[in-house]
Amino acid sequence: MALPVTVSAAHFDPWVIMESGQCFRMVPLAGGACEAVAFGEAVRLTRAAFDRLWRAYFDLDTDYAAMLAAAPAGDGFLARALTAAHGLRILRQDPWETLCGFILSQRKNLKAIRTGMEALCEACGAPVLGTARRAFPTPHRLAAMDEPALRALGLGYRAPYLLDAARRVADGRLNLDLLAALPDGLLQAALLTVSGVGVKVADCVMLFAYHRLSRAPVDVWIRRVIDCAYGGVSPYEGYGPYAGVYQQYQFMCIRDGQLPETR
DNA sequence: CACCAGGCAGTGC
DNA sequence: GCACTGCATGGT
Repeated sequence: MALPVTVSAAHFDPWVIMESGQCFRMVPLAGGACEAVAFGEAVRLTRAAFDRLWRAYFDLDTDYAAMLAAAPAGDGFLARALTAAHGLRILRQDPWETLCGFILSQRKNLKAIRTGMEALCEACGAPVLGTARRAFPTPHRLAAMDEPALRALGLGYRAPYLLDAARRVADGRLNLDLLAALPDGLLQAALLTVSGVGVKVADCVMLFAYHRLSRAPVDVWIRRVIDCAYGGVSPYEGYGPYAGVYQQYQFMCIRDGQLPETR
């Protein structure tokens, strides 16, 4: 299985496009920012923010075409999923926010998770300039909350789990930055020390924050994929170093109600 | 009104 | 080690 070639920086650089002469309402702003107006709407980026955050966040420097081309052959449902969810990328999210998000996610659907995360940010997150929204709370801010206050946000039995995570990170027992250097086994073990974090949540943090692309988190939807399309036998051990990427396409597919038909 | 959701910890065997 | 159970609450 070939490594995905890192194609010349992303095939996406707004500043190159801005100077390409093909459009005239994409303009440089003071401080090196870029603003594009089209179809009556505007997007704004600073060079620093794009290079420092968004390029990495959306994993723009990875060639997904090459990675998907390396997918195992002869897998009907996988082939269908890769087509159905075209354009999907695995984000490189902030480990702390990702950890909280997936602690919060257990036995909730996507909309309910969003509601819970938004409530957390409203309760103790800092304002984001230029928007009506708030950033995700820092570990210290979250650690300063008490359990009843968190339960009042509708978080239920996950409230003490979040508090345990916040306290561990805030007092240094769990250093999420240092974890990035650990091999998969040690990284997983460290995440599992947090109350409310089991194998599935740890896999999600490893995949969506630490970019460990071989991790394939099994939730109820993926359980359904395994049962319906693979006769109850998990195929993910045979999917190679990008199992988590391929599986994520399948997750989208099955959750959107597309029945698995291996063929 | 039911039933489900990107699970986990605790318990019993 | 594996099977079972209770857990809180919003979305559908």
